[in-house]
Amino acid sequence: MKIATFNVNGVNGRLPRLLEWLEEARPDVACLQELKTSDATFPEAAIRDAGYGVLWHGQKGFNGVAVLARGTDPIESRRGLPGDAADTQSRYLEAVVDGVVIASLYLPNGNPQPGPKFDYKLAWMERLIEHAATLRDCGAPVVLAGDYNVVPTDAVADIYSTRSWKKDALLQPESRAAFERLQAQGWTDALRALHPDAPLYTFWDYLRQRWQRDAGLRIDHLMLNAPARERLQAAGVDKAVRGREKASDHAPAWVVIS
DNA sequence: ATGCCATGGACACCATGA
Repeated sequence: MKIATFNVNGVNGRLPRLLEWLEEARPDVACLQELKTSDATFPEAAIRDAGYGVLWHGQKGFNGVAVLARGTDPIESRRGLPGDAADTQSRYLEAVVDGVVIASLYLPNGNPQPGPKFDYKLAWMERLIEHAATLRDCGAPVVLAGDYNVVPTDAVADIYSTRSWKKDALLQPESRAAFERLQAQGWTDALRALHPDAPLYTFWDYLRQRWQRDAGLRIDHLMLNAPARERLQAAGVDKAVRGREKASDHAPAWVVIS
C-alpha cells in the first residue's frame, strides 16, 4: 500500500498537476493539504473520474485537507483535532482505508514568531500529541501524513541553509521540541528512518529561485506507529513534481507499507 | 527592513503562506 502526502497549494488551480501525479505515481492513498476551497467547490467529480474515492474538509480561501483512496471510499474516523471546540480551521481529517488509519494534517505555519499565530501552532501540536497517544495504541497501523511545517534539524539533509530561516517558526526550538515529543511517544519519521543522511526536501519557496538552486526544506512528513513501522518497505519524495509548470511549492512524499 | 512569487477572495488591492 502506497500512501502519499501532497500540499497542493490550491486544489482547483492545481487540478491538472494533481491528476497528472495521481496517474503516474498511482498512490493507493493520497493525503492533500492547502485545498484553499470551500466544501462546495471541491473538485470531487474530477477526482472520482481519476479512480479515487475521496473525503475532504474544506475552508473558503485557506487551509483544507483531503484523503483520497484508489478504487475505494475512505471511511471517515475523525474530522478536526479534538481539544478545542472554538478552532474552526480545517486542518485535520482522519480515515480508515483497508484497515490502516490515515490522517491528513496541515499543521499551522506559525509565522510571524513570536505572536498569536505561533502560540496557535504550539497549541495545535499539543492537541496533535494528545490525540496521537490514543491512536498509537489503537491496534491498527497508523500513518500521520501531512505538512508539519517543522524542519526537524539544522542539518543540510533537512534544510539547504538556515541563514534566512533562523527566526522562522519552522525552525524554532519550541516547534522542534514538540515534533521530537511526538516521535518519542512512539512515532517513526518514515522517510528519515529509511534514508538517514540524504537530503529529503519537500518544499522550495517560489521566491528567489529557490527551486532552481535546490534551496529546499523538509517539512512534509509521514509518521508511523509501531505496527505501521514494522510493515514499512520504502519511502521517498517525488521531487520532479516541483519542477513542472504551475507547480505547487511542495513536492509529494510517500511510503509503501506491506 | 523589505521585496522577492504564488493562490484565492471579491477586487484591481489584500490576506496568507513558509
